[in-house]
Amino acid sequence: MGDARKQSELLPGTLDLLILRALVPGSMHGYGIASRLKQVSDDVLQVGESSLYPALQRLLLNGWVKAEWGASENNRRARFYSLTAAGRKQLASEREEFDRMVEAIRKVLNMA
Amino acid sequence: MGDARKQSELLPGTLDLLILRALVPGSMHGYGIASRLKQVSDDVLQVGESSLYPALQRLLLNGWVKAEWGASENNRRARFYSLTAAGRKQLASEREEFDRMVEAIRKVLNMA
DNA sequence: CGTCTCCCATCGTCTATCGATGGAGGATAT
DNA sequence: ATATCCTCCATCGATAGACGATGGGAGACG
Repeated sequence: MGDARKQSELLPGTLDLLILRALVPGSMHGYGIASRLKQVSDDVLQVGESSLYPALQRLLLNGWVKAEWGASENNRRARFYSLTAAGRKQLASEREEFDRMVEAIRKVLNMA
Repeated sequence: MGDARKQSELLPGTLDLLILRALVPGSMHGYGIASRLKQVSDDVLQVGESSLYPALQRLLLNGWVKAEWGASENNRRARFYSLTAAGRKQLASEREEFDRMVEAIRKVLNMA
């Protein structure tokens, strides 16, 4: 009873931003990206694989990340994604836009 | 060319929150809500009528706002929306969830 | 060998935002 | 008085993004 409906583990529209940001320190495979986001956000951001991989395809298509096959730490086959120059630009742009939006929403939430 | 694509004037998933918050000071008609959001946010949040009215229907259906016909300041026919008790609860809940999300995203954006 | 975990990926559904469009009615000006 | 503008309501169709369910291959480990 009274369970707060949790329909989304994510703020829609921010997934690309999060993934791009996660790749800044270096290339990672998909599973690792999801784990990292969950860890850094203290379990708040839980990106399902069915959200993650479509997003990665999107990013690839737009030329914001590139991918190459390699072996994971545990010697398993994995696809490593990394930022392109365009990806870094996009990241900066999306970050600005996000800040702009959050700031605007804050103004509304705090208005008289 | 190279025009920064602006696909959304809003952070998806935050419109209900914004509308509910706008109604806290008192009842308003739809057009007024949109104007107020735009004004308070310094023109950042531009809610189109085709986003606004479906959202209001949603809120009505969920019992978070109620509506009654009246006359606007300029003596025009208008529908005034106002918060219900459930709406106030929902507002508090959505606000918490929003803060939680933004905080989590911040952690990611600022990580090593 | 059987099972677990890692890691990839797709399909179908659902929900939400948005562009386009339409209309009623008071206000304003010519 | 009538044309036109602005306010305010509302719906429809397209598009996009997140999610649940599902499936599979390939090391690791008992």
